[in-house]
Amino acid sequence: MLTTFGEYIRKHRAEKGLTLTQLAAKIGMDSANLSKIENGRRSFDEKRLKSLSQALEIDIEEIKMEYFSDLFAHKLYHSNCSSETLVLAEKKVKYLAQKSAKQGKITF
Amino acid sequence: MLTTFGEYIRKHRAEKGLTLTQLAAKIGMDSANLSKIENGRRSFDEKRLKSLSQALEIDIEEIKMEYFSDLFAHKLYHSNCSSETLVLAEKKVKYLAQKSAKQGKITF
DNA sequence: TTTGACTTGTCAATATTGTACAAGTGTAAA
DNA sequence: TTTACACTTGTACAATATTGACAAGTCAAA
Repeated sequence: MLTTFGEYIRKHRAEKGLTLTQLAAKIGMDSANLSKIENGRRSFDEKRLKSLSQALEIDIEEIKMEYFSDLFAHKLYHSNCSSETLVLAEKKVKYLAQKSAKQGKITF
Repeated sequence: MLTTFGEYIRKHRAEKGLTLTQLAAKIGMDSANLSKIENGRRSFDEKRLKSLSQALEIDIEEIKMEYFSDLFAHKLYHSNCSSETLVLAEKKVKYLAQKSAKQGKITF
């Protein structure tokens, strides 16, 4: 199912039968702010991804994927960039990996 | 050619035969900071993309693509996310577009 | 009409980022 | 040499953005 990150949290919170206050407490934040996050009025702090994955018992890799794809999608959407940008991004990830591998060799 | 955004600026600056100081002046910034940007020690401020595109006489769409793909690539690389994330991101862009189209209808 | 879940606005505190400037390296021409 | 120029790097300070906290609200069910 396709959702924004806020919708994703809300869906999983509902599945666990947690209130905003309960989930907020589990991840150490104010329930009013969590409400804003679920409604897309505020962004979720990357540092709390791990604790969110534990509170909702979701695989951290899945949560990260939801989180970052949401981030990228919003940036793309608001900057009116072609989605070709994502293709380029994938190539650049490989370029970065290769580059740091080379640098690794040099230091030895 | 595949490059980081810093390398991309440097390449085009060289093609135009501009010094750091000259290009920095054109886009209203300190040459020391531009040097850091070209060397990947600092990020380029999105607000200056337009003026950069004018200074280097490059299509703004191309520059935006280079800029955002670089941003995404670094995030992905440092967060160790699967590149599937980018596929999801593309779907989410469409989801956002569709969502705002619906909201648009409602307001009328 | 009370309670609990949620939403929204505001603002100080905090964190992040940008800017400017000083002081450096390296190189090449005078 | 030494002067000049392109570039790099470190580090404060300023400007911005994000976060946390709380008050005050809506709404629905009991």
